[in-house]
Amino acid sequence: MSTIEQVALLAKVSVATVSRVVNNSAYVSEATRERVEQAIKKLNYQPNALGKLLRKETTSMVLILLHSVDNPFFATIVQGIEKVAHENDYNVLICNTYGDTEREQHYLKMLRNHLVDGVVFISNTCTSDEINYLNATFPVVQVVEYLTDIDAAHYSIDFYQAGRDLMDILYKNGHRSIGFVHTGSTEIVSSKEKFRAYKDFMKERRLPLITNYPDECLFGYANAKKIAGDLLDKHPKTTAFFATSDLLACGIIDELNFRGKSVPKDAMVVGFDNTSYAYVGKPNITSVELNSFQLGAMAMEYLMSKIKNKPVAHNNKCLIPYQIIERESTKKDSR
Amino acid sequence: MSTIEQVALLAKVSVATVSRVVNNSAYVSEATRERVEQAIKKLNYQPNALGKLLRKETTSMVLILLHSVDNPFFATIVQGIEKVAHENDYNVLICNTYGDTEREQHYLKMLRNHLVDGVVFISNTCTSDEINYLNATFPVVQVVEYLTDIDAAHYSIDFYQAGRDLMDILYKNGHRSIGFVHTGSTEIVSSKEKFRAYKDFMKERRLPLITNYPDECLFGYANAKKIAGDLLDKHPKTTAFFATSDLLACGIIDELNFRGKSVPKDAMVVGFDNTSYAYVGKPNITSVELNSFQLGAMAMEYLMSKIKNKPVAHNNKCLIPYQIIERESTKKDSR
DNA sequence: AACGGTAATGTAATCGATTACATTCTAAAG
DNA sequence: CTTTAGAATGTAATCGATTACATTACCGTT
Repeated sequence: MSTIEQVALLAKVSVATVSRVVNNSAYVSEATRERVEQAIKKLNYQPNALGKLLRKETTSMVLILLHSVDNPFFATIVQGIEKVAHENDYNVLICNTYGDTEREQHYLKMLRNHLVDGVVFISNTCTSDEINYLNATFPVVQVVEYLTDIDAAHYSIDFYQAGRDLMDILYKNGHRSIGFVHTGSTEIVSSKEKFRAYKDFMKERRLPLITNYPDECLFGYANAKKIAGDLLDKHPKTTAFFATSDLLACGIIDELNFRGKSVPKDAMVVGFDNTSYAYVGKPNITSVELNSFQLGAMAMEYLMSKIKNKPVAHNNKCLIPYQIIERESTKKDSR
Repeated sequence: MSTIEQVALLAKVSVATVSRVVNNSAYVSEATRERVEQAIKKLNYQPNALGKLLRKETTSMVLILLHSVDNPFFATIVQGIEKVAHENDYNVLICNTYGDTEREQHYLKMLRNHLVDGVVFISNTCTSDEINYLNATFPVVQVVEYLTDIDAAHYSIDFYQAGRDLMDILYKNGHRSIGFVHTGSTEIVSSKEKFRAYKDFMKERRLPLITNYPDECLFGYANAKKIAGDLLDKHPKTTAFFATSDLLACGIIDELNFRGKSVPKDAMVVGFDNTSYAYVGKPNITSVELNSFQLGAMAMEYLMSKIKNKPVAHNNKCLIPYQIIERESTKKDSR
């Protein structure tokens, strides 16, 4: 790899002139420019970003921290973030933390080290204090998942109300034995709020809770089936399920089918996030559309304002409207 | 943000000593160490990685370039890559290129600029010459998708043979009117090889080709249904479909159901990649398991060897075994 | 010829670390 | 009381860029 010095040497000019040619930043005579460009081509010179970044104080890159990209729901948020980033000539780096604090800290070091200009948390394992500290020093924003009791901005939806809306659908369809099924972390705001919605709804109607939450929250599709099976063993008369994701809903339907029950005739199921699983699953699954592209875009807009020290356009603790998408899994007359 | 100089000043030592404390790299007396650590704590000092990286020539980070994380199939490859990376104290940055050359070039600049130590291509838009050049200068590896006529290493499977195996299943089940459905890029080796397998298989048996490939390769689920619909309009007697992905297979099954045909009774369908769609879809879909976790791990092992200048353990143009997973969508006696 | 203005280029400080080399200090050995 | 090894610390060069400031070259005015 050649350096600016080698180029300067070959072109018989100073490094300053080479820099001027590369960055088009000041007067350079046509003849010199030509000579420098020749030298650059000959040496196949690529400016080393480290030198540049060390001098400048900006990188035109932001980090996206999330649990893992294997959830297709996250992909849409990322796309929203990327759209706004690209409009601002920024690029994004996506990092899987797998909910591992140590790994998250490693990536956050990139922020503290000025290797990136800001961070979007789609999920995090930080303490409130830590995010508060980061937020005081660096551009930081949370999207979809967020910590409530902190200064950092967030863009999300009202998971509690969305949860109640789903419960309403099941209830209005006559269901009284409604189960709540969740896998994965119980520490995230979405799962807490969904459960609070379920719990409140059932308690207000003096109905018994039927759930694995939060005692046994394994991960993945196979475990979803197992949990649904366990609940059905304990509460065989359960006729409706609130699953906290579409994939879980698919697992529950599978288990119901396995036990000879058909959806929505014998039991109804709702999911969450309106991912492709919601319409790939048979029957299609009633779900909640979060407008995650828009959420990602709004969060990134906020972050860009912070980075560029401009006033922030919208409220920085923002819950935007969601849509309930009713599908076959809660339609009485279907099939 | 405080610098090493401020710490040195506060602790009344030289920057060299601070650096020694931080990196534990040479003799430092207990008393001094204490004093420096106090100063670090008081100033909340975080070493600026740029300074360090500029001096050192390694970053302990690699880039993963792929089309977009919205394909859950990629997530497993990434996990394999990450496993080996973490074992070597490396971290990975995932970058969506959306098949956009310009964006890809931007990220590759990070490689040329020494912001990362190497690159894993899961898909690329580079020319052969470009990859050859990169490969000559930097640690580079391709996984799953690859360019054939170049020096760079790749880890993948024999898509051609896998395609023929799938065709065999459909053929042995008595199907003669077999359609081939693809959406997305036609420029990638997997789609080329799958199609070649289909074409050869059909031609050897003097059967007519029924396909949209490569004339009209739109993206996504909705388009899959449309394409399947078009093929069925033109060739109503088509009784089997080779879909190049599981999600496509789901779309085709949907369209078949819409037209009153049931799978596998009236028509059979096979997918590819053995993603969660393959078992979420109803009926479950026969697919090809690529062992993508292992592929990712092997590719990253190769990359680590290159980065550390160690001899490479396995052949660097490697096609590993795959598995055909037969499910309901090709089972004659099912339902 | 002297002057001034501007275009063109160069010099050297700077960013924040690491580290080769130099220097000082300490304590044990002779 | 030297001598000396090696522990402890400091000085300054270095990585590869950018850029403030200095300098030179050139040209047109008066």
